[in-house]
Amino acid sequence: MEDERARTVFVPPRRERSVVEAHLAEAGLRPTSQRSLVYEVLLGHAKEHPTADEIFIQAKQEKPDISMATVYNCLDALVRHNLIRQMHLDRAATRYCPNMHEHAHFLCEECGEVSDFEGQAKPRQSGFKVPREFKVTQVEMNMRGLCPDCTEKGVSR
Amino acid sequence: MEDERARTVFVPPRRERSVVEAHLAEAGLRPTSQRSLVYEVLLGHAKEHPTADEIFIQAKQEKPDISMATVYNCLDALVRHNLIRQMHLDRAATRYCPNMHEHAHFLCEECGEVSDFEGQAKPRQSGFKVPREFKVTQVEMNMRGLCPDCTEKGVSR
DNA sequence: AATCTAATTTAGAATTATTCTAAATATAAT
DNA sequence: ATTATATTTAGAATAATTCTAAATTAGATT
Repeated sequence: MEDERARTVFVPPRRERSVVEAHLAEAGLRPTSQRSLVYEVLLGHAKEHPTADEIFIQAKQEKPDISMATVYNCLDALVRHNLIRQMHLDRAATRYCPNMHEHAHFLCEECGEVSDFEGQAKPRQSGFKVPREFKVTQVEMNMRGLCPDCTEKGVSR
Repeated sequence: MEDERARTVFVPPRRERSVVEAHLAEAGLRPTSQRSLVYEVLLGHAKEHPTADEIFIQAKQEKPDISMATVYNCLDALVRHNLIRQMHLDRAATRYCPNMHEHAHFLCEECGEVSDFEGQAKPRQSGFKVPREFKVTQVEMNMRGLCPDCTEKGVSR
């Protein structure tokens, strides 16, 4: 493969690794076509916080042979390498989120939409008594209520 | 049944409704034997934050005929009436928690134990930017890290 | 370029969690 | 006692996730 670059004539310039693939490699993951695709799909649907199944359906359009098991494998790898996060609301399927800026989630109980609130968790100022002896390394915060749109529409709840 | 009280001799005093049943009734739920049992089991295992399945197994010891569907029905009713809460960590089964004092959860990544941290959520001081237009009615906070025991045992992570 | 090793993907089965269904039963009100 | 409604039930159905063992691929090494 190195050799390709050594050829002297008419070698089409090596396509640069896509940004996505670079991300994967940086994170220490082999940028296989499936992984790249899964990650790409998720990046393209950040707002929707899609489920594994939804990602699978999307990915299948590009790559009809991809299997559900692979989607789960890829998602798990991405989670382990901190490229994406899992979200668990209710008893429904796990949702995924490629936004790795620290943020909290807000679920509108009226329309079901999930919004991201950026910021940096301050667990010890959140109102809960976190004993000094506990070492907090990760904070997940999910809020519920009414989004601006639904509030406006006069839903009171 | 009322009549029992009217009898004149050797009537064992009607057992007063248990505290559990009173709770259910207060919350506007018919205190059926199954519901009372499910709630009781959960109250007796608050620390463990058991799954529906674990509750089912426990309940079955008392009442071998209870069915899984009933356990789910009961849990859902209890949740809807604010007697218990659901917890979602990871992709595993939903866990239940009868502690209704406002609190956050802490999962020790070493030993897997879940601890409750009491307090009152202050979503707008938690570090996340919660736009004024969002009406927050419920906050769920899950932290991860090392519990005191595991920290002591020298696990570094 | 061929070879090797370990990681990854795959289909499909298996498992687990949850919901649904329609009939039977229990509750509370009348 | 009667009635209307809520609840429970077994079991089937569905949905979410994991497992398995074989095939493929990536990247490193010759």
